[in-house]
Amino acid sequence: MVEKKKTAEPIVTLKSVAAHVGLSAGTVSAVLNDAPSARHIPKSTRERVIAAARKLDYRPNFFARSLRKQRTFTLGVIAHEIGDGYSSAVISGIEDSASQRNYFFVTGVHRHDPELFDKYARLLMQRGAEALITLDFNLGHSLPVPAVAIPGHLENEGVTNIYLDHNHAAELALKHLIELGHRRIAFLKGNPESADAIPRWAAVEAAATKLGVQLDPDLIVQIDARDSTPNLGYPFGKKLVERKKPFTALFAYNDISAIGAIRAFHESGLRVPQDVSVIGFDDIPAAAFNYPSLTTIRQPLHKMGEIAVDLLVGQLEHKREWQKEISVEPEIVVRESTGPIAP
Amino acid sequence: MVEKKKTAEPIVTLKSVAAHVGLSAGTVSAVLNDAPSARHIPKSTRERVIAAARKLDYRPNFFARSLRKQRTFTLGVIAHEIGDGYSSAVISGIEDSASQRNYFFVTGVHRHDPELFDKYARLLMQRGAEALITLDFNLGHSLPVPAVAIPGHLENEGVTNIYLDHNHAAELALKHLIELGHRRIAFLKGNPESADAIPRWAAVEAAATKLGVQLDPDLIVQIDARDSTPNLGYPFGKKLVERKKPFTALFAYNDISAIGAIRAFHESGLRVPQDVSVIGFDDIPAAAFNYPSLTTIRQPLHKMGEIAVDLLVGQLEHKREWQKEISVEPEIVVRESTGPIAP
DNA sequence: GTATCCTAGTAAAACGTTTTTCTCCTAGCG
DNA sequence: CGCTAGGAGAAAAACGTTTTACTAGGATAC
Repeated sequence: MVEKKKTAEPIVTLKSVAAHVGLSAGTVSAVLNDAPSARHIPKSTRERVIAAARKLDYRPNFFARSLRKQRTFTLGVIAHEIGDGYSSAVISGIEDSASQRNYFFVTGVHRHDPELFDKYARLLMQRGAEALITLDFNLGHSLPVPAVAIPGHLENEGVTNIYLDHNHAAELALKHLIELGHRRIAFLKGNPESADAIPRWAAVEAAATKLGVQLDPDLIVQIDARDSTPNLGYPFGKKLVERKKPFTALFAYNDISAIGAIRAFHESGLRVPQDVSVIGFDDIPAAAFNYPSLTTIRQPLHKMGEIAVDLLVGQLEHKREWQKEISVEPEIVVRESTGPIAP
Repeated sequence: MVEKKKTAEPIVTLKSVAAHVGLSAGTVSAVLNDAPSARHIPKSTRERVIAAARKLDYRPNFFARSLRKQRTFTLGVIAHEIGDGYSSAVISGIEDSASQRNYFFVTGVHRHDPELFDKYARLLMQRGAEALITLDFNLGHSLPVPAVAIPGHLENEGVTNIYLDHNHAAELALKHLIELGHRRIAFLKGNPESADAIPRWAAVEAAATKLGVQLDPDLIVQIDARDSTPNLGYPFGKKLVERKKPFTALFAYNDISAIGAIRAFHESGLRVPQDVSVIGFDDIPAAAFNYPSLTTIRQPLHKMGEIAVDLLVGQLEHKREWQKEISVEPEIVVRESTGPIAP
């Protein structure tokens, strides 16, 4: 149990445990870290030191140590907004991997504003971030520390792009819709501020060509909101309906916009999936519990967070070199929101 | 823009800017912090120093500063899980207030496991957390640093409990249901691991008595899952249906369990709100976009996060004293998931 | 018998700040 | 003129570590 609040807890320092065992601070430090210089220290002494440290509940001052070693074991994470489905999933992966390796992370938000991003990048680095992970940001330049962009598509020396194989993803989605008989397919095109928007759309176009699907400009709606709630999709779903051009399926930009669009459809009397099939993207936790539950293209978000940490820690500890990119594979998850075209 | 990666950036320290202006490090430090000891430093010199600092883009080493001042400006946040709706909302409030005051926070997760909690409490404090915020944890003891528990109901010296006025909340909800004609009301009772579970249930009982509502044990289901997805409610909604005891409304433990229960109802052919009205609790972002959108009791989660930071920073800077508790007021948000009893 | 090597440590420097104490100099006062 | 007060800044200590350089004594080698 964490120690209860005492009247005044004397801080136990290296010096105090050294005094306690009658040795010098340097020696104690060497033993505790079992440094190479502790080679010649006999076992009996070591045990004495370790016992004392435990007994006094010695905990090294992290700041002193960082200052001396010029290492902080801290990563910085800059997300669009802390707590949306996408970043939560990635961050939970980051947390898992980081805590395992005894790294920490501090967070900032960019809200797709480059100035805010830069502000936080500076701030986090000043706070000791030795590496940065950016979430859903179009990073236009290199950074002074090793970095990973999730997802990243622009080439910047020193930043590793982790991204989904979008061609594969788009094909999975379109094939699924085609197999269900859909031909008049509408699309919600992501806000270009969102890092995946442009490559994802390019992949959709490529897949459409390959699979012989006609893209109808009237059925393509550009999202220009920045919400990280279903409001990202709701007004654009409405817009689509108002165009009065018939369609039987919607390929949304992501799950969150799909959920918003479905609400818009419901309000217009369109049933999902009976009248319109909807497919999302990401497989955020809410996707499974939406009504109807979402068919979606799953990105391994948790894993992408873990990979990012592994990559960066590897570089910081000189066990890895920088690499330009890593792509991960999507998976289609078929649930209730898609169904065969009405006869 | 954040500086591009150079071949080898020389770290600019206090000493280097001192050298640049031909002064001593101490003087530069005094000017930059405009410390009382800089009283006698003429304006011309100050400006020279400040200009140089700006020109060299001097950024003080945070760790050295912390070490010397024995202050870290860091808060620790321990949540059940990073990224569920509840903690996301609170954390976003924490982030807002903390970044405004130039404080940072580091996070840990407790998953309702006291050992994990203690582990992270230690870890965060070792990493310099000067105060702690616990999210949804039944804290059974004091902590060595000032702390806030959200929500908190147990008395611990030095930890401030922030909680919702549950009596008010329960009355709002029950009154709403009664006005719609509901009498046979089912309840999802929270897992006692969840910090609000017991006081919330007590408030429900009190409100029921006050408003003359009969509580039927057959219509009360105890949640014993720990999920932070709608799986928190789904199996218990199922269970309720299987009891085959008629009811016309459900008062869920929270929104996330309400969403799960609604799914269970749908699967059993019960329509919401036509057959069963459902009221949630919290008003997490997903509540508005669920189908049907949730009627719920809103907690000002964002604000609670802000209050926590204000309280702690106030204490750290000796502008405030510890206080035992702060209660905040709920608000009912009526949406689609509740309606009048079928005629 | 002495040069060398190992053992078991100690002492001190260094990390980059902040803060307290100290010094030197000039101006003003009586 | 002698003295004090304040101005302008330097010097040094301190924060708690890690790490490098050093030392004193005993064992080993030749």
